[in-house]
Parts: sequence; structure tokens; C-alpha cells
Amino acid sequence: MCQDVPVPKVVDHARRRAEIAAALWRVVARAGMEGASVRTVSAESGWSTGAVRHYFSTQDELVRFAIESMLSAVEARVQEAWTGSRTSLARCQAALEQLLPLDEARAAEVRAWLALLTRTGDAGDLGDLRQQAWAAERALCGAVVRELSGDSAAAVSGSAVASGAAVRGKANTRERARAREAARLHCFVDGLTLQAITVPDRQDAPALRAALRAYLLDLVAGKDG
Amino acid sequence: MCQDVPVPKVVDHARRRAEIAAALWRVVARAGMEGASVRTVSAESGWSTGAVRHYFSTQDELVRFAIESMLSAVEARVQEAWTGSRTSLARCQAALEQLLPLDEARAAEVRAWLALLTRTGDAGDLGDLRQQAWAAERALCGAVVRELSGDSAAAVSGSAVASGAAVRGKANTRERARAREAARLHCFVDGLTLQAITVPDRQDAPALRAALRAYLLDLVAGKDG
DNA sequence: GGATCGATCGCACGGCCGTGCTAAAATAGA
DNA sequence: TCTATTTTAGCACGGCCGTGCGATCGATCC
Repeated sequence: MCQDVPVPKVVDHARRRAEIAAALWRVVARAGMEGASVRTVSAESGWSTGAVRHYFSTQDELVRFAIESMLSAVEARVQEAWTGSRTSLARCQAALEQLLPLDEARAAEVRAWLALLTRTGDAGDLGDLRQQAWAAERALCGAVVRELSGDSAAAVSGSAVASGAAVRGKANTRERARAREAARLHCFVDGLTLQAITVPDRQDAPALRAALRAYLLDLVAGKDG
Repeated sequence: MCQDVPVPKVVDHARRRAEIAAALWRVVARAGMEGASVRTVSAESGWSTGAVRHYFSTQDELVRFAIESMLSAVEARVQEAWTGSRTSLARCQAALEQLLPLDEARAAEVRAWLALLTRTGDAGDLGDLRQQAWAAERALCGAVVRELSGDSAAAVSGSAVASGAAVRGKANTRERARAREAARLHCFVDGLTLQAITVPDRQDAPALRAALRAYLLDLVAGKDG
């Protein structure tokens, strides 16, 4: 049935693309997003620009793939941290810590993310990635709020943004309060991240962890039911 | 005494520089920070690149001046909003709103600010501006917390970061709590700003204002004394 | 072996960049 | 008017950019 007989080369495209994307992140960590040209990434990966362009016909395609890979990796880290922790507090702390620039590699990711937020023309149209990443982070914050409020139905899912809306009636106001609390937590995490990038000397890794822990402790103390 | 007799031209350098900086911001609002080249800014200002380079010998110098001007303008807006409001709540709301991207011009400023946060090599060494802007914003947050806690000694000053530390003794823990509250407010405002840039369709100007108002109302309700 | 086709390479083109530099225009005093 | 000095214009250089394109290599199947 498969009548296209000639299949002369054996290169795992997915793996090769991932390898090139890794080279891109190495360049970004060293020279920033604006330093990630086709040439520099190709040199970092060890191949020629022509070879790289054989797997990514366009620089936008390469950048988009690298961003998507990064977001997937972050989501995987969050999932692992969520399921791998015993107590609720440790679970929430560990999951949210995956979003903070606690080491240089993650700081590079955050810087790259901020860099593409400043794009106006939206080259390659990364708008959907922005929406998706925002929704996933908001969902995680919602799950954290539910978890620390003692709700056992908490779960982490990228598409569970408006979960919990099934419960109607008197619990509606509580749901609304939780949504507000999730939004506030979302702002806190994003602001903490931004400040860690802005003044890294004032906000090192232990300070970030401590700030997050203090916030979660206040949350579990239940200032607003 | 002034023996250098020939003074043949009468161009107000400061005014001209400000004019060019304004052109830069127009370009940034249209094409982003990466689109603000010497040529595009010169064309936008209506002069040749040679004329622009007569007032800014280097692009880094131009960008730094434009950023400094923007920061000064923001600080002036904050001061005006602070002194021009009657009630404490209105004062705090109006002042903090100056930091939010409530219109397209301010969104451009925020995007430009985020863009220079992603610079790794720190071209032109904008690190001091980062520190200064961060400290000023933190000071404003501290003033807001003091204002909404009923302390009449609140004041807005760029260098009053650690003001209030003069009061020792039993008030020390209260001061520490206020500092934590200021840091939290700082994170909230920064996070709100970041999200307004990330998903502007979900966070429009009224939503930003409402979110800030809700936060300040909770603050004045005094959840933590 | 020969054919076929993916994989790899690297040159070349046009474009935008920052900036150095020279020449012309404009202006204020001698 | 002449002169000195600032201001303005714009060309030119070298560099990096993304990308198109043809050539070469290498492996697989007839």
C-alpha cells in the first residue's frame, strides 16, 4: 500500500528540531532573544544555516517551536511538581515555583517570554500562545486556591479554566470569591517574576521562595473564607 | 569676561532633545522598541539622521534619554495624582493608575520598559534606571499602604524607600507588616500591568481600574492591621 | 552499479542597521 | 560683507540579518 518506495534517509525530525531549539535557548541565555539569529543558533547547534533551515524553513517557525517547547516543558514541570508533593501546601508551593526564575536557565526563559510580549506586529502571530499560557497559569492559580481552601476536587488542567462553574446556587458567591483570589494570586506570581527580572540582586531565589511561601500561608490562613 | 564672542546659533538643545524623544515614543507605539532605529526616529521627527545625531551622538544615548524622560513623566503624573486627590482612597487609586497601561500610549511605554528588561548585555548600562524605577515604585506602594492604614505621615518621594524606620520599639513589627504589604501591593501592580500587556483583550482599562480598586478596598478594610 | 531523494553545506542577494564623515546652509557678531 | 560657528543634510562604509538557491554528500532501494 505504501507505494512510495524510496525512503533514503533516517533522521528523526522531531528530535533534531528539539535539539536545535535547545541550542536556541542556550543562545538566548547567553545573548538574549535579540541575539538568537539564524546564524548564531546554527553555530551553537553545530550545523550550517542551510541544515537548520531544512528543519525550520523560517526563523519565525523556529522561534515559535522553541517557545512552544518551553511552554510544554514548564507545564510538564508543573504537573510533576503537583503530583509529586505530599501536602497541599508543598504541592502548591512546588507547582508555582516552576513559574519563577529560580535559576539562570529559567530566567532566560522568562526574559524570552517577556521579549515576545513586547512584539507589536506579532511576527508569526504568537497571540494564541500568549492566550494559552495565560489561561494555563490562571487555571493553576485557581487549582491552588481550591486546594488551599480544602476543596478535594482540585485538579490541574490546561483547559480547566472555568471548572467548578457547575456548582450553582449559594456556592456561587464562594466561587466568585475564589476566582478573585485566583486572579490576585496570578497577579502576585507574575509581579514577583517581573521583579525578579527587574532587580535580580534584590530578589534572589531564596527571597522568591520565601515571598511565595508567605503568600500561600496567608492564603491557607483563610483571610476571606 | 565671556570672551568667546561668536555665538551664532540659537537652538534650545533640551527642547530639541525632548522633541526627538517624543518622536521615538511615537515610533515605539507604532512599531515596538525594536523598530525604533535611528533612521525611523529621524524620519518620524522630520529631520535627517545627521541632525538627530547632532543631539544624540549615539543611539544608546537617545534611548537612555527617552527612557529617562518617560520615567520622569510617570513620576510627575504620580505626584500630580497624589496631591490632586481629596480622599486617601482616591489619592492611592489615582497615583497607582499612573503605572497601569490604561491607554495605548502608556501601553507603549510599558512595552518599551519590558523590552529593556530583557536586555542581557545591558547596552548603555540601563541597570541604574531599573533600580531607580523599582525603588520609586516600591516607595509609592509604601506610601499607599501607610495612607490606607491611617498614618498621616505618608508622603511620596523617590528616595524615601526606607522612611518610617525611625520609629523603633513596639511599632517595629507593624512597620515590618507594612513593608510586607507594600511588597505585596508592588507585586500586584506589576502583575496586573504584565497581564494587561499579555492579554489586553481580557484586561481592558475598566477591568484594570476595578481590580486595583478592589485590592485597595481590601487593603483599607485592614485584613492584617 | 545506478538511480533517487533526503540531508547538508555555503555562497549570494537585497535590506536594514549604526555611525563616521564631509559638505552645504544658516545665523550671529565684527 | 566677512567670518566664525552651529546646524542640517546625506552619502558611504562595514556589518549583521533572513532567506533563496544550487551543489555536494550519503544512504537506501532497484
